[in-house]
Amino acid sequence: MPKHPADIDIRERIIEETIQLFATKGYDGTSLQLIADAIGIKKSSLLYHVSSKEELRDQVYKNLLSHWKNELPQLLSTASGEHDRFSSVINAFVSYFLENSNRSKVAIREMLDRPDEVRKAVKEHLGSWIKLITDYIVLGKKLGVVKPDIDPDSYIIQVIMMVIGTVALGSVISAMFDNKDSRNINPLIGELERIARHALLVNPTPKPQKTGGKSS
Amino acid sequence: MPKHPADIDIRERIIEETIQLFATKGYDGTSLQLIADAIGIKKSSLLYHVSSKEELRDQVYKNLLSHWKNELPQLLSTASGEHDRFSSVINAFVSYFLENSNRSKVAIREMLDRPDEVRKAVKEHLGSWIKLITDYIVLGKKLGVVKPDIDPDSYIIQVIMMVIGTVALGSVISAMFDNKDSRNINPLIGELERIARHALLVNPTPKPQKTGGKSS
DNA sequence: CCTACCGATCGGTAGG
DNA sequence: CCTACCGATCGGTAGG
Repeated sequence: MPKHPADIDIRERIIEETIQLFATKGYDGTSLQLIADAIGIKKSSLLYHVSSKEELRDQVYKNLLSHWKNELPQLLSTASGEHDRFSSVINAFVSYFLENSNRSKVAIREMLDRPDEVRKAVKEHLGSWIKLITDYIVLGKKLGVVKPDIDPDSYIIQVIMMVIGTVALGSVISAMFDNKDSRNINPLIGELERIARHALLVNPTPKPQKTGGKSS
Repeated sequence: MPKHPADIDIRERIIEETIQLFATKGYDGTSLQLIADAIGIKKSSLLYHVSSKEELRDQVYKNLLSHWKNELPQLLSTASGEHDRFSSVINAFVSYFLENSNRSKVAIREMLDRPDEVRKAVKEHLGSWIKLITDYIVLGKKLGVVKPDIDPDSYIIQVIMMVIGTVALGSVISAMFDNKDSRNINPLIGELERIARHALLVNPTPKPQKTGGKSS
């Protein structure tokens, strides 16, 4: 028997509110009562849909992981030109998390709360497509456009670290510089891209107007 | 009246066990009962020393912040040569967090749980000495040893992001590459240093054997 | 989706 | 540092 539209709707609402609350208050800091209140139903009604808090958590993370698995491989192929392939991959990656900062927050929280479970899930679901990037970097190394002393695997991890760190914690940590209006993480994103580019490419700042440059 | 040695001892034990538990389970996931059990006393006895869970948290973070304020300025002056000044600052910074991964874990957890409070504390206590690094980078820029397109503030934040991220989450996120034995974050540290160097310096890999190099 | 309820645990207090 | 206890809230169930 297919689900009623209302059933799908309420399940989506539950997941949505739960992600929001898990991101800001964490799993242990979020009671079922709090989630029920955010939706506007009674706690016992919430438990009719999810059966337990643990199952709710599982569904939240399954939802998030499926986003990764569906969107990320596709955005990785959104790469355009030769030099811009790098920029577009980074930008797409950043955009994905920037779109909703809850994604990186819950990811970090989960890594801290349940490292073993996340390790397993990450290995199982994300290992294969990230291999593609590694191979691409290794290829660039052989072609001489990528710096020879790079460690591709570690490089990718460090870039991921900067991305999720910036989106989740950037507005807090950038408060160290009181002169700027904090909360605006745009400068951080720009510098992150610059760092990633300079650490990867032999010629990080190409000058197209130089003689012999490919004009097309 | 001065504190008894036993008083100091028990307070240190309380802080120590609490940091450990806050790091692995978070504030909301750590009950006073759990802390008391770890120390080996009753919960009410714990409450004789700390009066409330909130006060316990404040003391834990005050303890951690004082470590920062005392050790970091001193390790920043541990810089040695001209080119190695960079490496030694980075290394000292990494070592500080690597020494006890709980430090970066609780830092990240606190940033997620109470962003406003951390923003205030960070601005108040860490803003001044981090200014020193910024100035140093700006100077290097004028001297032409630092890349001209760098954003010093954002650069420092991104390096911090990589450091605390690597120490706190590195063993989890590096599980994406199943070929390597995870948990060993040494390659991550090495690559982090390389990234930071290449993104900062005009000449990231000096060749001392070249003519005219300072041999001493 | 609700009312009514459960035992367990929460942070915290009284009193010694 | 302990025993004994408190009201409030936790995740979850019964029954409709």
